[in-house]
Amino acid sequence: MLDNRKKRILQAIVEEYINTAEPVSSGSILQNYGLECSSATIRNDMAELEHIGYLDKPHTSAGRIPSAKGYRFYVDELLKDDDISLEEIQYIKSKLETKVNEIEDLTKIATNTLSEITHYTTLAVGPRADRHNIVDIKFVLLGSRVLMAVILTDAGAIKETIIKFDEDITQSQVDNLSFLFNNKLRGMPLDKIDEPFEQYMMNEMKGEVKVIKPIIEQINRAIVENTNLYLEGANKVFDFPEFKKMDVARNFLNVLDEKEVVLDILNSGMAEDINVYIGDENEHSELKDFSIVTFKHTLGNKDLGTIGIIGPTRMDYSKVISVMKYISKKLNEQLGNGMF
Amino acid sequence: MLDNRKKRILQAIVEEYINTAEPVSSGSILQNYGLECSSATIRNDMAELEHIGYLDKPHTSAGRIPSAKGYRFYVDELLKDDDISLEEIQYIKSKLETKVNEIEDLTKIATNTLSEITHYTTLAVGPRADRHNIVDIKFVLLGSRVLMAVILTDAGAIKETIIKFDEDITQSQVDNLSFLFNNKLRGMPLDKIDEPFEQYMMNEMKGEVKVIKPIIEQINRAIVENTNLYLEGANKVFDFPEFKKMDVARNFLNVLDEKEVVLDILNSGMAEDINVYIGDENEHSELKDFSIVTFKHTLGNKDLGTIGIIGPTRMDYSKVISVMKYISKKLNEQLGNGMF
DNA sequence: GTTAGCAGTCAAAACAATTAAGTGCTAACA
DNA sequence: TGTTAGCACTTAATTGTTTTGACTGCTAAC
Repeated sequence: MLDNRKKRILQAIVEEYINTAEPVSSGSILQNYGLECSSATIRNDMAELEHIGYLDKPHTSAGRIPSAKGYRFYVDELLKDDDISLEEIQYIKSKLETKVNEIEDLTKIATNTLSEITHYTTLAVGPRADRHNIVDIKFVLLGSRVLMAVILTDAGAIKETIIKFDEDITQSQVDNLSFLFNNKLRGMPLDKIDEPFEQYMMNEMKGEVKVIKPIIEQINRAIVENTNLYLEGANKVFDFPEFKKMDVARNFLNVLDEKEVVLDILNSGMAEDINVYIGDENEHSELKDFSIVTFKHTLGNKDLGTIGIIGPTRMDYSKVISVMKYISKKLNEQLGNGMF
Repeated sequence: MLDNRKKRILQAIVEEYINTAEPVSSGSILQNYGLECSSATIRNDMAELEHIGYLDKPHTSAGRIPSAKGYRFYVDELLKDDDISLEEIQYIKSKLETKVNEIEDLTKIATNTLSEITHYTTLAVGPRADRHNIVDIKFVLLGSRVLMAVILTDAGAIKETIIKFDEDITQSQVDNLSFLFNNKLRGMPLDKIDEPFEQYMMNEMKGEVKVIKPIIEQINRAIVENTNLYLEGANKVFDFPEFKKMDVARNFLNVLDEKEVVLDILNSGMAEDINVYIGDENEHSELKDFSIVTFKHTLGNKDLGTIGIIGPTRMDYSKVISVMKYISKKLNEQLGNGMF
């Protein structure tokens, strides 16, 4: 394992590099971090740290920069995890204590606040809703050929969708729909609105087979819809020197545009935890220059989705993680207070 | 006015510059556009065209590039306006003839298609809905403290919103709400859901004053909401050489982020027309490097919003305008066919 | 194990020279 | 009067060269 001095040197390099975005030299560490040894000693240790993979060197006559492995060690072992000011706490509180009607709105507020405070791009994705349980399904006739379906789930989400038909439908058909849907599905997870259920409905409503298919299709579309990625502050990254190079900037925007990759990361995190994905630790090579930090939020034991931050690997992990922890705590508090 | 040769030279410069993004020289015009004169003559004309403001010169020993005024002349007088292929027409048709449930969805499809074909960033904004007339308002009780309001308008739009209360509400209250709202507002424009109406409701429902305010607030919020900007292909612009410079790219993304400026432009266009805003013709200095082309679409005489394209001033106006014209026509056809 | 000190390395900056592209102007021409 | 050939002039871009400055790595002494 690393001796104490090496740890301090690694920490110094990570923090200095996070601040300056410039390779860190033995001399500057001596100056700014008051080690009790000479620069030559630091150099020796740096060579060692590079050897075991914690540091990289852009070229022979430059200082060192942390590798992904170096950042990882920093995050796991060296982090100061209370890097958040009173003003920031105050600000987060004021934002999150707003009254909202839908959980999703609160998620958005949290996401925006996170971006405001950290100046990184933030992301949010709704839960994989399939497993949420249906509390109630309502059908409302909006016109002679227009029907609205509203589904309430035990995670407090409300999904509504509109279905149009080529021919008139009657209130008694709607009442029948309502009865059958609720009778069969209440208490079941959303993914029970499937093939077999469609068959069942076909049987039950023999005369009016044509209305079933579009309804079920449209409902499923609405359920899937909110696995959409919500993004905030996508062009804040242009403030960071690593994005001065067009191809990095572009690559970044492309990653955000692709979505699948980012969604995959967001969905893969552990609940009850801050998850950190650093650069090429990642399976997706598109992300090798970026780091992502995520957390899930919950209501009871229901997954409500994931909020994340994405930025250069040279990310201020200390600040990001501290702020995230606080927002996560506050958000879960807010969700748990019976509003939903 | 410009003589014929000058027009041809201007046209050549604009088209060549649109294709190559390089300043255009007298020699290259001679080569590629077969004028019946020498390069010296072209140079003389170019000097003249520069003098009256149609051309700019990056520096003494470079060719010319069009100024905003030059593009303007090109757009107004020299455009070939049928710059669209059969395949493109076919593709647009296939896209726009999809069956959708809400007008908004069709707008999105049109916006996406426009971006796909032109490779520029496209924008869409909903109508200023205030003047749309209310056809029906429904209230649905989703839970003992949760109410959903659904408003149908004569422009085919459906707005729904959820309102939560601190105390239980009853079905009879809801019925009463429903009756009063419809009785007073049916046939009226959306902006009649205002202060005086709130007063009126307060009077009518004396006992239950507390429910009125949140309902009206929430409905108004929902109405305003869809003046939101819809964006497609924001990072396609990185393909264009003018965006190789970080500050231009950044400026572009900032403009899209600010929204007010873009919304202002989108809303300011004439209906029944393709509107072209070129570079610094524009009042907003943030847009001096960009051009915007817009059109409104309608149902009957109802405004349904505006679709636009934004890109560098060196935009392929000919293609953009041709495609827009076709999409506009097709979209209005589709809207008018009684689906909504 | 630590350190002073110095040779060696390399990127970045500064400078200079060359090249290539294109104009503007003049003087001749139709 | 409009057009043209031709050449001097301008400028950005390219290429090559030198200098500088910031570090490291290593050696030898402590």
